[in-house]
This record gives sequence, C-alpha cells and structure tokens, in this order.
Amino acid sequence: MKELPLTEPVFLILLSLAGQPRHGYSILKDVDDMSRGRVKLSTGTLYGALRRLLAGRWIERFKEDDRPRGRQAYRLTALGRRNMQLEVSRLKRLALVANLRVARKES
Amino acid sequence: MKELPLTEPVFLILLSLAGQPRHGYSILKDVDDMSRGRVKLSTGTLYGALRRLLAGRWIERFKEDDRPRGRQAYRLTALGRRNMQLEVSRLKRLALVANLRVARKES
DNA sequence: TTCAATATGTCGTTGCGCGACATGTCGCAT
DNA sequence: ATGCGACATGTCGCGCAACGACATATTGAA
Repeated sequence: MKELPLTEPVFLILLSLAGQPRHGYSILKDVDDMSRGRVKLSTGTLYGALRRLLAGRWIERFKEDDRPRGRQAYRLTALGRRNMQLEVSRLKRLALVANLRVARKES
Repeated sequence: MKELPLTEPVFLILLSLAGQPRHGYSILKDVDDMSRGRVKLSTGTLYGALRRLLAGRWIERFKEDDRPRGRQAYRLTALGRRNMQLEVSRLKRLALVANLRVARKES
C-alpha cells in the first residue's frame, strides 16, 4: 500500500466503510450520496482500489451468513481505521489553512 | 483543464498561489510548510502541473521588473481563484462529513 | 573555492482512474 | 412470460498525472 496522502476515490471508499461494512455496489451509491452526486466511481476504480486496500490490510472481507451468492462485504481493519483518523485530521487541518488563504481578498 | 475534483498536488500548488504570487521553487517550499513536511512535490510534478494550469488559464505568468534571469512568478487568474473557492467549500464539507463518520466508534 | 541552497526544467517509468465491456440475479410491470 | 431497470461483481486497456532521476546554472556563505 502506497503512503499517504490518499487519492480522492480511495479516501471516499474508506470513508464509506467507516460508517459500516458494505459491499461494492453499496459503496458506489454511498460515495455518490456523500459527494452529492459529484463523484461517480466507476466499477474499474472501485474494484481496483478495493484490491489494493485488501492487499495493504486497510480493509478485509466481512463474511455474513445468509449472503446471496456472489455478494460480499468489506470492512475497515483496525489499521485502516487508525489511518483514516490520521487522514481526516490532516484533511481538517488542510481545510482550515485553505479557508484562510482563499477567503482573503475579494470573494 | 480537467474537471474538478483537483488532485492533491495541484490543489496545494494553487493554494500556495492563493496567498501571493510565487515562483516555482517558492511553491515547492511553501507546500512543504503548509503540509508540515508531509508533501514534498518533485520538480517533475510541479512544472508539469504549472504547464497544465497555465494552459487551462487557472494561473498566469506574473512579470516583475527587476527579476533575476530565469526567474518567473505565477499568480492565480480570476478564474483560478473562483475555482479554488469552490474547491475549498467542497473540501470543508467533505472534512465535516468525514469527521462525523470517523469520529463515531472507538477512537 | 567549494558546497549548499536557490532556481528551472526534461524524460521515462509506474501506477491510478476511468470508461467500456462482460455476466448474472431479482423483482416488478405489462 | 418476458423484458426491463436496479442490483451486483468483475476485467481490460488507454491516457495521463505523479514522481524520481537527471541536467544545469546562479548565488551566498563557510
């Protein structure tokens, strides 16, 4: 797994999983919602990112009993959650700095 | 120029220029500072991004009189500033959503 | 006087994002 | 019944951005 900072799509995928375990298609819709329809993940992006996140142990497959065929959920690992917390702190700080810089001078 | 959202390096470059016009090397150091040393732009990234930003009219060359040879500054255009304001709003909102989601459940 | 910091830029590789494509299920309306 | 849209998972190849390596020149300080 590459080092921080995360790219936008990956960040949103992880953020989606931060609330609850989800399967792929559910992530797709959740990201759409969260970003108010601004970010539409393609399946290529999604499954590519999930593969890398699994490999880096940020997420893991989450087995449920009565899950219909071909359907599988993912959830954050402890590592993934920790990293996301760091990433969110970083983001909040960046938002503050950005706000200061851009707010100044003519709006 | 590609559509929003911006990538991290490009965002930081623009943010650096939001405060004041700067030349390339100055952007490099400012981004380093702003991100507390987390993001070290390579010159390849920087000048590639500057070229694209110039092409898309987000920034423009900023001429100063007594500038030593080979040294040139860049500054945000009105378009660039407007786009950055949008981008910052978007970022702030994302930071809020992210905070809610990640804060919940064990820290 | 040489070394680090300042300063600008190119080139090739790598890896990511993304659209297109492929495949299949399920529930509902016609 | 059948056909359609939403649900669901995945692969493949292209284009492009990020990045490290390299190249070069100037300036100020030890």
